[in-house]
Amino acid sequence: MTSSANIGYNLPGIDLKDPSTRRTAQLTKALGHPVRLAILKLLSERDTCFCGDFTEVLPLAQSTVSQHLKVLKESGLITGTSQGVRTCYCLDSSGIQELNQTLIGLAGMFDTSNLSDCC
Amino acid sequence: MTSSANIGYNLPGIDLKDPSTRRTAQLTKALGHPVRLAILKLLSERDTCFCGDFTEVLPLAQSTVSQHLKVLKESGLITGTSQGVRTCYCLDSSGIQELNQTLIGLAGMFDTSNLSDCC
DNA sequence: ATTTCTTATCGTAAAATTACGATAAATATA
DNA sequence: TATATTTATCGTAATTTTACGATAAGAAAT
Repeated sequence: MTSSANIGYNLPGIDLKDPSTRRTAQLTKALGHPVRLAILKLLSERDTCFCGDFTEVLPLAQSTVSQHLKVLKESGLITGTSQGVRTCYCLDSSGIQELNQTLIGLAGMFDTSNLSDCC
Repeated sequence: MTSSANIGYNLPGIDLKDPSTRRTAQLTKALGHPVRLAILKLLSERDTCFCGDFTEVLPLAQSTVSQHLKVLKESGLITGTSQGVRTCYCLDSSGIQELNQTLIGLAGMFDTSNLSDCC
């Protein structure tokens, strides 16, 4: 009911520069590729970091995987920590929490109960 | 057979060709732009279709808005129905339901309780 | 029939994404 | 020290996305 409940677009005029909107777009965009979804799923299925070789799991060049990892890192969803000659990748708990809240918020935004399908 | 020979498409939980993974990527990718989030937000805030002029609400050219609407339509999230000289846009209830389930599923995928932040 | 209004599509350009191989940097090991 | 291993980064090419103006298609009004 408060203005914080609906994330900021009230007619007339929509603020495309709203940081929370841009952040939501960044997070969902990061999810918007099968390879990145696969990486996140792999990490989520483990109870510890993944310090193995992603190229043994994904049919892509090492540099390509590294680019996708970079996208996920820059969006705050994973961390990469050097462990000797390897790098261990984990889900970033704070970023994942933010993502979860964002996803729940988006799901709640579309209240199917009042979808009238009027047209 | 080496581990890399059978890798890529049929490891447990990771199948880049999996239609549901591709669908999830398509849906989240559709959300991954501030303008499209704004359009969806605008539609979700109404209990009826929007038959007005999007260019009065969005600081973009008409053709650009039309392109974003096309992306949302092709992803199954909205419908556009001709009403005389205008087109009325609604959330697509089945697509939105699918989206909501997908978002909830993604949020549930990342169980924060076992994020150990080990690295 | 003609004009007006709305919106999709076309054509185009700039920017971003995706993918790869090659290379460099960092670390472990011989 | 020298060598091997791992991963980020560079350079590049192909594709996609994003945005705009111009135009076409369709419907309503004159």
